[in-house]
Amino acid sequence: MNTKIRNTPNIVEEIAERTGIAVSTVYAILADRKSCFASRKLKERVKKLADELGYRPNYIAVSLKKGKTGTIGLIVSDMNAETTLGRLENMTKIAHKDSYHIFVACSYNNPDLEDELLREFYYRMVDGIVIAPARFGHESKFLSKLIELKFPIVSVTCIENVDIDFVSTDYFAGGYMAGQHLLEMGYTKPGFLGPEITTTAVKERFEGFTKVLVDNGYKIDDVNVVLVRNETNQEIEKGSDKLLETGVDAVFCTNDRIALLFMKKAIQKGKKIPEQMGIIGFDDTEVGRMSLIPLTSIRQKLAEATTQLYESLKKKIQGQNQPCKMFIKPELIVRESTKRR
Amino acid sequence: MNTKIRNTPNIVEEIAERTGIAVSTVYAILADRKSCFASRKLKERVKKLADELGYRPNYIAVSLKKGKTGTIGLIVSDMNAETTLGRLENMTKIAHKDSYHIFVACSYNNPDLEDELLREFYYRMVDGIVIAPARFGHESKFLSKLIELKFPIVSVTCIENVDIDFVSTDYFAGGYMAGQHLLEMGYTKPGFLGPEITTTAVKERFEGFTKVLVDNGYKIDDVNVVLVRNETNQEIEKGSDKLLETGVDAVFCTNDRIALLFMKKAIQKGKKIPEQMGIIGFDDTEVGRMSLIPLTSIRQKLAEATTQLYESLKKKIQGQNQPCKMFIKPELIVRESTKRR
DNA sequence: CTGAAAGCGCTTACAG
DNA sequence: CTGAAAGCGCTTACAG
Repeated sequence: MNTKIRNTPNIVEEIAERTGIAVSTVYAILADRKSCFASRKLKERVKKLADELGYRPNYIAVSLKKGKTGTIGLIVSDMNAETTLGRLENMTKIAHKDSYHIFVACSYNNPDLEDELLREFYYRMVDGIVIAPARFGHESKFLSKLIELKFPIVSVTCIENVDIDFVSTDYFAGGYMAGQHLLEMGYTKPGFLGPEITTTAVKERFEGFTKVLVDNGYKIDDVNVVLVRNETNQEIEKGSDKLLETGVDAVFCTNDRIALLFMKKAIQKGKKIPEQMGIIGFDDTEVGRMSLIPLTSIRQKLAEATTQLYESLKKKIQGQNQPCKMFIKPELIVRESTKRR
Repeated sequence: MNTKIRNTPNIVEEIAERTGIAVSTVYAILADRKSCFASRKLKERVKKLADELGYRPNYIAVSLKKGKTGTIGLIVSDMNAETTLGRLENMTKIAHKDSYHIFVACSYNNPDLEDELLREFYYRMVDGIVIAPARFGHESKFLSKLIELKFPIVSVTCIENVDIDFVSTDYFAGGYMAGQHLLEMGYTKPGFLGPEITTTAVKERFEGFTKVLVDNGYKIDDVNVVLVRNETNQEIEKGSDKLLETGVDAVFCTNDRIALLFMKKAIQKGKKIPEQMGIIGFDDTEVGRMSLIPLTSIRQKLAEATTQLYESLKKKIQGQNQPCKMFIKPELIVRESTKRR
C-alpha cells in the first residue's frame, strides 16, 4: 500500500540519501540547530545541495506543527477611502517587522459578507484579525462568537453593543476642533453638511461640532444642518445648494470629498473662499491637499492608531488579553479654505 | 514517550469518542463524503457536536495535504497610488470567487525588499504571485529563479530583460492619445512635463506623445519638454515654471498630480484654462476628477487588466503554462481642462 | 459501508 | 552527538 502522492519530490529525503545521513539530521543542519554537531564540511555539503535542489522550508508544515501561521487578517469596509490604504500600509509595515503577513479582504460595508470573511479568516487559521467594521447592522453572530472564544481580534472603531477592543479616532473631538477653528477664524454662521446620521463616526463628528457651538453661546436651532440621503455627487450638490440658501458663512463637512463639492457650488454662487465662506473637511486626503484652494481638514492619526492596535493584537496573540478601548484625538490641519484672518 | 503537545484540544477525537465511531468516520461525515453511509441520525449528532464544540476544519492541515494553500501573494510597488488600491480591490474581488485569499506586501520600489518579499511568499507556499515591479534595478535574482522554476507569477507591467508574463497598460498608446487629443482641441504648442525618464512606463508615454506630434508635422525640437529630478511638489513647481516660460499652450503630464500642480502654476501666471492652456494628466484619479477645473486624463483599464492577469495566473497554478504578454489600450477621459472648443 | 493506516513536511523529545 | 519515532490535523486509498 503506497498512499504517497507527493506534490513535489522531497528534496530533504534526496539530500539525506546523497549524503548518507538521516533525514532528521538534514533538518537539524538546515535549521542550524545548535545541538547539531555535524562536521563543518558535512554541513556545508548539505546546505549546498539544498541550494542546488531549490529546497525551501515548507511554511505550511511548520505552521501546522507550531499551531501559528504568522498571518493576520485585515478586513476593511471599503476600497475607496485613502484611509483604507493608509491603514493597510501601516499595518503591513509594522507587522512585517514581526514576520507577520497580511491577508486583505473587503466587506464593502456588507455585514453578511463581513461575517463570511471573518469565518474564512478563522478557518484559515490566521493568528489574529483587524477589522474596520461594516457601517450598519452589527448583530454579526460570528463576530460575537470570535469574541466569546477570545480569538485575537481588534477593531479600528468602537462597535455599538459589541464588547470588542478598539483603537479609534476621537470623532467627537474632531467635530469639536472643526467648529472651534471656524469660530476662531471669525465665522459667525457655521453649518454642517454630511450624510444622514446612521453611524457613530458621523454622529460624533456632529455632536462634537454642535457642542462647541453651544459652548460658545449658540443655540442648536441656530445651527444650519443639511443631511444628504447618500454620498453621490448629485445628492451632495443638492445638499450644498440647500445649505448655501440658509446663509451660512462657514461649513464643516464630514469628509473632504463632500467639502470640495460644496466648495465648487459655493464658488459657482459667487462666494469668495475663504473670505465669504470657510470650509473644513475631514480626513486630510490628497484631494483636499491638491485642491486649487487647499482644504482645511481634520487629520486622523492613522499611524499611531494602527501601531496601538497592532500592539494590542500582538499581545492577544501571545495570550495576554489586556482590554484595550482607546480613542485618539485627531489634529487640525489649517489650509487656505478657512484662512480668513 | 508522549510527544503530543496539542495547541488545542482535538475536537474530532472528542466527537469520535463521544459517539463511539472512528475518527476517520467523523471526518467523512463532516466533509459530507458521499461514500459515507452513516445513518442520518448519527450524521446529525456528529454535526451538532462539532458545532457545539466549535470545530473548524484546519485549513493549514488541508493545505499541507493538498499541496495548495488557496493563497495568492500580491506585491505592490507603492502604497500611495490610487491605481494600487484599484488593483488590490479588483484582485481580491476576482480571486475571492475562486476562494483565493490575498497576501499584500509593498516593495516601496526597493528591489532588495522586493526580492525578500518574493522569497517570503515563496516560502509561505502561496499558489501564485502577482507583482507590480519596483521601478528600478531589475536584476532581481530571485525573480529570475522563480521564473526558471516555472513558479506561477505574473506582472502588471513588462519588465526589461526579464521573461515574465504580464498584462500591462499600453503606455505608448496612452501618450499618443493624449497628444492627439491636444491637437484635436486646436492647441498648437504642446509640451511635456514629467520625471526624468528612467522607467519604461514613462518612456513610452513620452514616445507615444512625441510620435503623434511628429506624425502631424512637428519636429522633435519644436516640442518643449521639461523633466524633473523627482516628483516632490517643489521640483514639479519649478518644472512647471520652466515649462510655462517656453510658451506652451498645452501640456501632457505623466500623472494627474503633476498635472494639477502645473495647473495651479498656470493659473497663478494668469492663464485661462482651458482657453489659453490645455492640460491632460494620466491615471484618471480622484484628485483630477474633483479639481475645481476637472482634469482631462488617460484612464488605465485596471479591472480588465487585472482580470486578464488573474486568469493567466490561475492557469499557471493549474499547470497550464500559456505565455501571456499583453498590452491593453487605455482610454481618454475628456474633462474641462482641455475643452477649448 | 466503516475504519485503520499511511502520508503531507516539518519539529521535538528522547533513546542509543 | 545522531537518528528513529511520534505527532500537528487532515485526506486518500484500501483492507475488511
